[in-house]
Amino acid sequence: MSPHSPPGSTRQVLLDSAKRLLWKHGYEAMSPRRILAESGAGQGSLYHHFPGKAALAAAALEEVAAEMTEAMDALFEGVPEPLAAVHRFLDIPFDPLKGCRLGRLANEAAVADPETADPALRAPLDRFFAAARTRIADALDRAAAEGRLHPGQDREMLATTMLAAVQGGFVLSRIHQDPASMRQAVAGAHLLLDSVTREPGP
Amino acid sequence: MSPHSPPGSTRQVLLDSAKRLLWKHGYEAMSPRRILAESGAGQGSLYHHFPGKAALAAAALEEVAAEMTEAMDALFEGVPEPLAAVHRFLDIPFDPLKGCRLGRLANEAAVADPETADPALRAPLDRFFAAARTRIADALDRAAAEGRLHPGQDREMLATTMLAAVQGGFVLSRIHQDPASMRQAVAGAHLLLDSVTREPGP
DNA sequence: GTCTATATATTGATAGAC
DNA sequence: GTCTATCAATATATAGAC
Repeated sequence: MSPHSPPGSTRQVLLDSAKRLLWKHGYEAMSPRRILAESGAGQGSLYHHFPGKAALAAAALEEVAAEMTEAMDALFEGVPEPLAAVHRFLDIPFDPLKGCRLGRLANEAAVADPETADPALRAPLDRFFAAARTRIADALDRAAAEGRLHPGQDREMLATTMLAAVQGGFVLSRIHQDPASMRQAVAGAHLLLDSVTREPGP
Repeated sequence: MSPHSPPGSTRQVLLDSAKRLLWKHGYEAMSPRRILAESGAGQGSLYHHFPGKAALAAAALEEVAAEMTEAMDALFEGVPEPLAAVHRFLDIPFDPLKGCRLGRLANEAAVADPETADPALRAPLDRFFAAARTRIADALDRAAAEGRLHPGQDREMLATTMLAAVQGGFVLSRIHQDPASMRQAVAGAHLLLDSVTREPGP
C-alpha cells in the first residue's frame, strides 16, 4: 500500500519496532507506549505517521508478509528439484519457541474474530499463507509432471498439510516449551511427502 | 486442585463463564468485567472465590483440560481397533473457526511467554497435550503389536504429527476464515497414517 | 457470601507548543 | 515532523456495608 519509508526514518523505525513487538508479544499486547519505548520516538510521532495502532500494525504485518513471501520465493526458485524444495521448506530453521511471525496472530480477536476483527490485520496473513500454499502446491505439480509423485494425489491438500504441520509444531512447542514437538511434527510431514514420492524412472 | 463446586453455585457459574470467554476471546481479552457480565455475579464474588483473574482462569483451564482428556479417554476406550481410534480422533467434528479450546492460548504472553507467563496457566495445556499424545502413541503401539504398522515407525513422532495437523488446521482455518484448511490438514494426517499401515495378516 | 462503591494503573488517542 | 502534556475509557483489584 504505502511505499517503503527511507531506512532510519521515524516512520520506518516505528514499523521495525512494531514488527519486533508483534512477533514477541502479539497485537493486543503491543501498546503504543511499548512501541514508543522500543523505538525511541516521541508520543506524537506514531499518530503523525499512522492513524492509530491498528494501521501501524497492519502496515507492519504487510512488511512481514512481504519478507516471508520473498523468502519462500527465493527458496523455491533456488532449489531446482521441486520435491527437494518442499523438504527444504520443512527444514527452515524456525525457532519453535518464538512462534510464527504471522501464524501466532491467528487467535487474536482483532485479527480473526469475525465479530470484532479489523480486516486490514488479517489480510496480510491470509495472503501470505495462500501464497505459501500455492508455492508448495505448484512444486508438487511440477514433481507430478516429472513423474516423481504417485498419481492421484491431491496436491493442494498435501500443501496445506505441510503448512499445518509447521503451524501445529509451533503451537505444541510453545505449549510444552520444547522444540521437540516441532521436530516431530516436521518429521511427520517429511514422511508423508516421502510416502507419496516415487523414485525417478530410468 | 480445588474440588468441584456444586453446579449452579456462584463459584461454578464464574468458572463456566470463564471457560466460555477463554474459548471465545482468550485470556488477555477476558476481563473481570466481562466475566461478571456473562455470569451475572456481583463484583465482589469473583475476588471472594478466587485470588484474581489468573487463578480463576487457571481453575477454568484445569476443568477444560479434564473434560478434553476425558473425551480422549472415552474415544480410545470406546473404539477397540487402535488404528480406527486414531482415525476417529482426526474426525472429531471440531469447529475450525472457533479454534482449539486449549491450543488457542499457546501464544498469549501470560500463558507461554517464558518471561511473563504464569506457570499455572500453561500447566493444564501442557498436561492435556502430553496426555493426548500418549493416548495416540499407545494406540499406535498396540497397532504395531498386532502387526498393523510397518515396522520401524516412530510412534511418538506420528502421534505428535497427528496433533500438529489438527492444531495447524485450526490456525490456518482461522486465518483464512475457512474450514477447508482444517479438512485438508486432517486429510493429510489420515493419509500419513494409512501410509504406515499394513493390511491385517491372514 | 454477596453486593455497591471506589481505587489505581494502563490503554489508545489528542492537544497544542515548537 | 517532533515533542511534552493530557484525556477519557478500561483493566484489575479493593473497601466495606449488608
